[in-house]
Amino acid sequence: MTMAKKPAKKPANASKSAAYHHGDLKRELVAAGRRVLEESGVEGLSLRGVAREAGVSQAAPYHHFADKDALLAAIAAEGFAGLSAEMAKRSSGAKNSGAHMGGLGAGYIVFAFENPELFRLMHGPRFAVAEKYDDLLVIASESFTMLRDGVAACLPGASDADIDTACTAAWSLVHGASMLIVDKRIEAGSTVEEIAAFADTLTSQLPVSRPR
Amino acid sequence: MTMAKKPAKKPANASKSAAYHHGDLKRELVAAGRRVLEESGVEGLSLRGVAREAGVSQAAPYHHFADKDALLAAIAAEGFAGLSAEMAKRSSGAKNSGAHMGGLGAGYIVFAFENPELFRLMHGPRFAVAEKYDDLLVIASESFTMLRDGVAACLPGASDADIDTACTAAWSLVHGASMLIVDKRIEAGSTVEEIAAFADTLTSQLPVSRPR
DNA sequence: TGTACATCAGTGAACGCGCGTTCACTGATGTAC
DNA sequence: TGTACATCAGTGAACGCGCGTTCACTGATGTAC
Repeated sequence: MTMAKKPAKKPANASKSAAYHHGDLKRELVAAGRRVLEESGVEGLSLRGVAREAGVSQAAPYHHFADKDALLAAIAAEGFAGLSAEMAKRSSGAKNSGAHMGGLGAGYIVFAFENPELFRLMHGPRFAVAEKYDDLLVIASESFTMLRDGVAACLPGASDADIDTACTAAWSLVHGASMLIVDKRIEAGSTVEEIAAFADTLTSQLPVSRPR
Repeated sequence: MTMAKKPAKKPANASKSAAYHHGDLKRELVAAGRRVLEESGVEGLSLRGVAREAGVSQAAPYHHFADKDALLAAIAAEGFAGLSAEMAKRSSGAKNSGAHMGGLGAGYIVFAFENPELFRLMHGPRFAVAEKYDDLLVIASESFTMLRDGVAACLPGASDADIDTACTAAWSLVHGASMLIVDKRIEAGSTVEEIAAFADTLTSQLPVSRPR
């Protein structure tokens, strides 16, 4: 009967070396932080609240994060990774197609729809001048790179300036729609499928995706 | 020598009946709030800080605003009015022209560029479900109406659905560019003129403004 | 014009609160011999 | 295999802080007679 209480010396779920003392608290804090974030927004997120959500003392997070901002940066980083993943998942093979571009845009918008407060955190003022978190900038630029590659493939032979313009327009369109959905200024649907369909008709308005 | 200290019974600047006891504190609190906002962001804005900035005691604002949110709503309302004004200023006569649409978009983006934290407040989570501040929603919809009218004028004979699509696309494009500029994710220029020129090339990517 | 009174925009002190962060500690784990 | 020790992820109490808001008050203004 003591079996359940006695921790195994090498617990089965210790897939990463980070599994330590009381389990993988660092990862759990990020997960708890995301939960609190979506529940209460950035303004309602406190380090103490996250610790509470994770079931540890308020001082425990300081063994894994230098301060509150470091936790938020880790949450944002996970967000950017998720954004890139969603975009990759929804964009199909051939890069020089409107469908590919549409998939990237749909991934972007769907991610925002499903993680509104996280999306807001990622683009909030906190990391705008993120010298301290330059690894965050690196991972954040990943989704932009995917977009730029897609645009470039759709405009063979175009000048860099033209690609820049088209890319900025595509990004702005998709980012703006995401923001307006997150802010509940437009009603684009209530399910992921509806949002994805909305994204498709939206991106088809762009010059890049017209030769579909 | 006492002249300067003795307030006139009907002070010359009492253009509004709101000019009262110690002057027009309500208006001054909104102005001070905007200053603090642009200086410190929404997260750094406290009611006490605004009172300090306005040079009054911390309790004074409660004679003019029910609570902190009411002050923020008043600031946001002034923001939406300013946004509409900037859009109106930059859009020229004939509504069914690409130039008109371009002017509206440029006004939108320039306003965001010049009032980044105010723009963020206006579109933040605080008033997303603004039942309490429905007059705020009314004034906020003004700029959207201008946009929709412009789009409709550019697409004579189009169905409501087509107008909706074009309108959402235009709004998303312009809003996204504004947000990316505010968040320093794109560098569109350092002066108002540069920003306006950027906005023009951006909006020219849209179907609505192609028959320029 | 002068006096009495109601109104109301200010003041300063105080309330309770949750926060970020630090501290000395405890107790489990990993390692050297 | 057993013991001694270093490491380090946890704990709970405490710090100082600024905040939103309330309260009893003060003093200037406007109004009735």
